[in-house]
This record gives sequence, C-alpha cells and structure tokens, in this order.
Amino acid sequence: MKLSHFQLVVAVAERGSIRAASRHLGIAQSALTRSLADLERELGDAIFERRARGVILTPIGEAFVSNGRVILNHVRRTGEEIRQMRGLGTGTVTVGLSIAIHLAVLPHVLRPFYVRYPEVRLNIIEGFYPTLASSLRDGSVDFYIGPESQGKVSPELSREVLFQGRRTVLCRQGNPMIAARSLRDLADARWISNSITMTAEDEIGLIFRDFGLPVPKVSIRSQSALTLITCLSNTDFLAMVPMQWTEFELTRKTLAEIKIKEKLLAPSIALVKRADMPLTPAATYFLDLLRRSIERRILRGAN
Amino acid sequence: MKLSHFQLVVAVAERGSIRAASRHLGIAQSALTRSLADLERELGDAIFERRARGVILTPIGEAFVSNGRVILNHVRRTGEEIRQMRGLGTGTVTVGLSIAIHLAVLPHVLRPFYVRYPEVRLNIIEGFYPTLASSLRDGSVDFYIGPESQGKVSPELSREVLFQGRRTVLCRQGNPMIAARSLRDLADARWISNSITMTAEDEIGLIFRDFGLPVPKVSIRSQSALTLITCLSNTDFLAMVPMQWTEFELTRKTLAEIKIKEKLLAPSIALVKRADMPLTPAATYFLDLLRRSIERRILRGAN
DNA sequence: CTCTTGTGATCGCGATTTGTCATCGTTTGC
DNA sequence: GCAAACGATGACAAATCGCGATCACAAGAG
Repeated sequence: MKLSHFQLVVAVAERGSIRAASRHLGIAQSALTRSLADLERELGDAIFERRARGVILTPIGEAFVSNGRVILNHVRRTGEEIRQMRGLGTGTVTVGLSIAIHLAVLPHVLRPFYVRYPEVRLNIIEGFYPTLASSLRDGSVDFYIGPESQGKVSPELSREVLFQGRRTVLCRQGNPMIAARSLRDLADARWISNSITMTAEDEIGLIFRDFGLPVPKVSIRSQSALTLITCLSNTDFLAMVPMQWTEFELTRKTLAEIKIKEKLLAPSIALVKRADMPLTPAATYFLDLLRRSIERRILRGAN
Repeated sequence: MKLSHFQLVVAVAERGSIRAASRHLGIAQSALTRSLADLERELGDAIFERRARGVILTPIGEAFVSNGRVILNHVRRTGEEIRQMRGLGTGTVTVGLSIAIHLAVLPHVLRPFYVRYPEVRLNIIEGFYPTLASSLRDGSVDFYIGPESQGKVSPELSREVLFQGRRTVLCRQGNPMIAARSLRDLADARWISNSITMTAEDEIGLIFRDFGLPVPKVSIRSQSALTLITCLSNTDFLAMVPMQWTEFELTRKTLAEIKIKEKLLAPSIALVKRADMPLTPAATYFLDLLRRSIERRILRGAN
C-alpha cells in the first residue's frame, strides 16, 4: 500500500471514472488502471465496481477512501508544517468562518497575518458548521469558528466555546420601523432569516416565543451575507443578525440598527477542529490572531 | 514524499543509526542512505544530524517523525480494517488494561473474542495511563481501560468514564490482622502500594487521611501484579487493591481479604482512545465485549 | 601511537516499478 | 447502427529502488 494508491483511489472516487481521474492527474489511463488493479490484488478485494459509465465504490472502497482522505491530508500538512518551520512560509491555511466572524474579527487579523506569513495562501470559506463538518473530519479544513450546531459534534472533532452570541435587528435605512424600541413593536413585520443552525424550526420564532410573543412571518431564508444585504436593502423586511453586523463599514450607509430594549441571545460561537492532527504553524498563528481579536473586541465590549 | 520515507525515518530515529535501521528493515544501508538523502533534498532541510556514532533528529526531523508515526499507524489500521471487513479476521488489536480489568473482565471476554476473530492477534499490555499515553497518541495502542490519570488527557485523546473504582485490603493467608474490621485497626501495619496514578503522594495516605487517620507506612511500591503477589505472599504487609482482586482464582488460596467496614473509593476506571482514527472492526468488537462484561459483572454487583 | 570497529557517503549495475502509446471489447444514447 | 465514453491489455521506455563493494571518518582499545 503506497501513498499514490490513496491519491489515485480518492481521485477516481471523486471523479467517478478512471479516465476522468487520469485526465485530472495528468497521467495515462492505462497506468491508473494498472495501479488500481495492483492495489485490489494486494487487498484481495475490489475497491470499485466497474460500470458501463464509470466506476462506483464498493463498501470496502468507501472505507479505503475515507481513511485515505485523512491520511493524505495529514501527509500534506506534515509537509507544510516543515516548510513553515524552515521560515519560508508557504502552504495553505483553510478555515471556515461564520458571517459574524467575517464582519467583526477577520478585518483586523488579515494584515498581521500577512506580515508574519506573506507567502501563505489563506482559504476562507463563509459557511456554517453543517456544510463544513465532513471537510473538518477529513482534515481538508483546518478549523471552523462560528455558531455551534446543536452542542453535538463528531467524536473526532474538538469543540471549544469562545463567546456567547448576541443578536440585533437590522433594517433598510428609511424603514419607518426604525423608531421601534421593543420586540413587540416588530411582531407584524416580515422577516429575513439567516439562521442555519436550526433546520426545522426558525431561530427567530424561538426568540419571539421566549419573550411571549407570537411567531412572526419569515419571508426569506438566506444562506450568505450577500443574499441578506441584497434583500434587506431592497425591501422593508427586517433581519435578526449577529450583533457584529453593526461594525460592518460597508452597510453603515445602507442599513440601520433598530435598538430594541430586549437582550437577544444567540447560539454560542465555538471553535471546532480535528482533535488530533496538530495545526501547522501558520494555522496556529492565524487561530491565535483570531482568538486575541475576539478577546479584545468582543469579550471586552459585550456583556 | 512517500510512505517508505516515513517508515524509514521512523526506523532510523528509533534505532539511532542508519546501519542499525537497515539491518532491522532487512535492506542495504546504501539504499537507506540514498532514500534519506532524496527525502532531505525534497524537504530542503536535514532530518538527521550526522554524528560519529550514528544520527540524531533535527527539530524538523522530530516533527516529521511524530507525524509519521500517526500516518503509518493509520495506514496499517486501514489495511486491517479492510481485511476484517472481508471476513478473514487477521490483524492485531493492541490494548492497555489495568490490573483490575485483567482480573475481573479479561478472563470472560477472551473466549468469545476468539470465536469471532480466531486469527486476530491480541496484544495486551498490563500498564497504567502514563506509560501508555504516547502510544495511544501515535495510534500504536488502540485503546486503554484503567484508572484515569488526573482527569486531564491530551487533546487528541477522548476519555469516557466506565465505572467508579472500589478498593479492598488484601493480606497473606495466616496474617493475624485478618480479623481486623476497621481501617483504624490497620493503621500500624506496613503497606504495599500499587498506585501509579499518583506520583508524588501515595493513594493509601489520602484514603487514611479521608477517614481522619494518620498516614501509614508504605514499605513497597509495586508496578505489576506479579510484584504485588510475590511481596504480599511472603510478608505480613498489607495491600490496598482494586476490589476485583477478590475474584482472582489463582490467589484465593494464598491471599485473603480483610473485610473492613469502611467503603474505600478509588479513581474511576475510564476508557481512553484516540478521538479520530476509528477502531478496526476487531478492536470495536473487543471493546464491546469488555463493555458488556463490565456492565454485567461490575456495575450490577457493586454499589 | 596504531588498530579495530562502527558509522555514513558514493558508485556501478541489475531488478522492479511506473509511466506512455496504441488497441480492443463493451455499454449507452442518439 | 453508429459515435462516444469507458475500462482492460500488451509492448516498450524511463525512472526508481534494490544490492554489493568501497571509501572516509571518528571513537575507543591496547
């Protein structure tokens, strides 16, 4: 069993056919077929089931691929760790950050990070835990900071709560509701929700219920920040968003905060990463910067 | 970077010299030197510092080796997982078990395990957490069941408490103290300790202090069960041991329990394993047998 | 001091692995 | 029925990896 076997099998599994994988890897199809046959002979069983339009994984192939991803990522990180130890800061740091972290923390850490590691490529994904979970597990994403899903994460992942989330209400500048001062005043408005953690029930509904109010009408569910901005600027809908939105320069002119008296709690913001597989020096440094920035800007200000 | 590079570097690091490693691996020294030179050229830096009597790891080499151990173990387990999925239950399960688990649980799981996996080799280590920690981290030991160290484990390991430990007092058959019925009666005796979890202070001392008694005299500290049996059978010393010793057939004739009225608590018995790196089917099955046996024999009986 | 012993580095050579190119048989969709 | 996409196979070239022999060097023994 060689590393190339893992690379090859993962590539074929992702592309769905040996030919497609061979084009992607830049080698001949025949070489790939032969290596694959060698591996299957060594294991004594088929990795792929040959079909007319390509190949699909056998149960044994599934096991091989999921282990293979982890192994390959570990090898890649080992190389990056060593390159970074040598001073030449190459490599990639891949992280998942929620919108709130994008807005309040990311702007202040980019500059110091590139002073220290000018050559490292930052791969930032705007996303929430459920979409990133599998990439976190196989090691292709170094860590994630954002709302924790349901307090329950995979066994091989470690979770660390960083701070308690807080929410506020945003609307378009010029929305007549801007004068409202309590949640009750907003009960008749139409809402845009960007809660992803809850799948079945809506987070806005839960908050209204907590304050003894009827569940309001949610007209739009948005996934990304861009969707939210676009919809919010062009309607009189309201959005309940992480408090960190108020620090976002670009929307200062377009959007306004409705300062209601209730204190709106949101899911805790947590750090999730693989329990094993130590981070590369660059990823460690980036995480450290994020931590300090959170400490300074959020923990000190809020509560 | 290939798997053979990791194997080679780990072997050289363990043996301390390239020649010794080449003998161990059964390949020529020249081949090893060349592969090593290739790897170092690829990484751009030295893995080993050449000395007159062998080689020693550079800091970069340390990083390479510690990652390499994890990667190699993961590859090995992938192979075993697949072989076990195919039915032919080959491979090895390596576990660390404390003495109490050896005595009370192990005898009842060996037979059912070999019915299911007749070809699997069981590698059982009698030991305590501190000695096994590094092997658990790099994946060479599948899991450990025994007293938890101080409630604090490495981040890449997961811990799960299985049951509350209980202790009792043993002595040689014929020891006049056998009639004692309270801890106070035993205060003047001399003791054999086999607590490993505590390094600085002795566990026996803590228990006596809990009951408001002076710390007794500990004459022998033993690491293994054999030491304990030997010393206990040939002296009039006493030993405070896990309750599970009373189930041990071999020492029924030689050793006796002093039935004192106090309830002696001991550290919890926990399961520790790597958080990631799922166990092979055989290891999962073995762990399952242990769990059920603990459930039946210990949780149901005690407390 | 010299001699022995253990070490890593280097060279030439053969075996093995791994790649390429061309070709074949099969299945699917038009 | 035919073109397109797929995997399997054989012949051959290139790269890799093994071996043995040999060298240079340092440490310890006498």
